[in-house]
Amino acid sequence: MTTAPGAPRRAVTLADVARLAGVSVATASKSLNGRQQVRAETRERVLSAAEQLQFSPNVLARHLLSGRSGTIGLVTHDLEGRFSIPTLMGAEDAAGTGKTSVLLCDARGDALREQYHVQALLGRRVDGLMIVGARPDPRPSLGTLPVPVVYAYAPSQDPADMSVVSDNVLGGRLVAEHLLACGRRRIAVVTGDPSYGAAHDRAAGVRAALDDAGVTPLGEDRYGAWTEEWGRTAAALVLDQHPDVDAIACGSDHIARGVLDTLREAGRRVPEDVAVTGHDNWETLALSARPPLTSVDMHLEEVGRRAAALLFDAIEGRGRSGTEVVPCRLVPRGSTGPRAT
Amino acid sequence: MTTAPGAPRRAVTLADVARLAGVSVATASKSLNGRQQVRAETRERVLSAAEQLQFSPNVLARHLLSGRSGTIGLVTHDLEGRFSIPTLMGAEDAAGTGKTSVLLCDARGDALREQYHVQALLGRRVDGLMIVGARPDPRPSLGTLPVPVVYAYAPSQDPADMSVVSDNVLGGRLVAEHLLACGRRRIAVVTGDPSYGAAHDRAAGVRAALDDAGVTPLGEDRYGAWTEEWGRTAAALVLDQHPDVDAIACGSDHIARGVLDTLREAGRRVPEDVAVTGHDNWETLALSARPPLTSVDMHLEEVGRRAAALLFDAIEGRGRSGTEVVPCRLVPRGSTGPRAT
DNA sequence: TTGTACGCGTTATCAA
DNA sequence: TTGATAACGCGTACAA
Repeated sequence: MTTAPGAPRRAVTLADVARLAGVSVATASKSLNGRQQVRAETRERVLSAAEQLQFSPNVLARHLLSGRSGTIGLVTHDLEGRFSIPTLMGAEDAAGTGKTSVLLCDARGDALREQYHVQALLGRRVDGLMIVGARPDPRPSLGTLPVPVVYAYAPSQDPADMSVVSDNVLGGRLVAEHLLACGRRRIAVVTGDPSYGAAHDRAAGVRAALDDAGVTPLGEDRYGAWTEEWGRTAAALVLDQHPDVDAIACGSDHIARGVLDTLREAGRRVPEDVAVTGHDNWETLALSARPPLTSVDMHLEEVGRRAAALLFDAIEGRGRSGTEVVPCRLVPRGSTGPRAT
Repeated sequence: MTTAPGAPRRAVTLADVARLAGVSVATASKSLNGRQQVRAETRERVLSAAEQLQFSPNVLARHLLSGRSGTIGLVTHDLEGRFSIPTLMGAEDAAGTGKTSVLLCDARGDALREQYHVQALLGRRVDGLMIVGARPDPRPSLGTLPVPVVYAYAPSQDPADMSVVSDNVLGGRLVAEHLLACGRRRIAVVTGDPSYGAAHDRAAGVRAALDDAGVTPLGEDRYGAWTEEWGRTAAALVLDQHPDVDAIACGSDHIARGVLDTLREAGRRVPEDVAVTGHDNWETLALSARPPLTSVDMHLEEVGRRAAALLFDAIEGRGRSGTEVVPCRLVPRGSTGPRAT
């Protein structure tokens, strides 16, 4: 049964409880809220009445007084996507532990739809807004709004806004340092769609760390797409131009999967001959790879949690500005390790 | 800037608008709501005052009157997962087009957390609840609640509840009929984790359709896990026991990816020698496969949309009972096609 | 055509 | 210790 058989059309109110307990609404309210100005026996009566009626206080009415709704609005642009979801999880996590609830809207990359949802959320008197992008590149600011706004995953172009992002350059550095530690020196870089800042950042991180170690990567960074197909193609190119390659740093797990396939079919052993790394730590791809893929975990849940924490701070009046960068970490698996000659 | 520089602590109210326009709140209300009992010139003044103050009506206060909150609660058990997300999208889609908003909670498969969230949502006076499961098997009912409840993806065990699920048996049938139409007769079934009803349903659908055509599948249904690893193992078994196999129907795209890898490495051509099908139509896996994978699309967005539609109906008083089954469809790609001898 | 007054469910203040 | 009353922001009968 989804609804009570003789369910009253109206929900149980504090007045109902008070009536049953034979007290005023004021006394009932105090009893339920643990105020000290009420006799123990009276409180008992009220509590049991509330229990009996399955009373649950109307949070909306309560917030009408306080001026705060206890909700935040979460506008995502990529409900289907792999990256906004963990961010959303982290935010829901941070909110769910407290008394705030999350109103979810999907804007699907459409600025108009976003604007519509923001207005609707403001009408619901959300205490703050969190905007989760579909891709990590900076996006236009929403401008001035009556409540605090935090941008997660995709930062705002306006440095006066609050943003939380993952550290793509660090991811590249971690990969390069790990490969160097594995004794690799002939390292090729295959990254993704050049229209993504993340593709450049990750490649730049690799280069920077190699540079620090005095190692020159094999050829230019190879830009393409975030696909297995591109990984297969790029790996064939690398093998052709640099047959003595001993490591390929990939800009995503998808790409790395394609690279692994081409290497295997070319008879190269991984990791004995060539080490391979991915980025994203998308377990569904990384764990099923042969061998399991060493990858960079962006800590997207943490991005969401931090964004929510910043938002709550701002709601409390302790707002900040600027972009906060969440560090990532390397997850070593079977696709990297010492060389074997 | 995330907040207006001199932003008032309090949001703009109808009283503010009325004051600026030099009318009463009642007149302001009527003007803004398009009531006819107001002079055109007065309405103009009110509208421009509202515009000037960027007034946005407090929906919570409005709903305090009407008794409905204009929100539904969405409790998901698998925010990370692949299957609940499209369902959630469909629900958000159906709600977003109207005036209802979605309060999202993640219960992570924990019944206690679910109970907690349900209570919190009831306190927010949601007009209805939607429960999205993590796996398609029937789950315990929440029992009697003061608002309608719809279970999506994972149905309720109580037939008196409203549930919406995908048709796994049909998926199996579609696969078998397609393989038969491609001229395949020596068909093996590899499905997933036997603790999932879906694993049995999909296999049963294949068997039923083959049976209708008088074709006997190769050996028993092979249960294992929803992984590429199992797909690779199972394919090796099939090749060993039935070297003349000409089609393998897989219970998921993950499994099919593993099957494809083993076939390729065994020198079997797909689809010329062996046709392969998946289930889920997870594009990130299906499109990158070599060749691209024929798969069953469960229409999960439609599951979510239907669930939301049923919920809205129930909120309007037109509630139903029972489980609604959303049909799936086959998406033919390169991994199936006519045989070549 | 406009304004006054009440109610929605709750909390807080103040008087009893 | 308890209760009456005034908010909160809005819509709507009803009175002016």
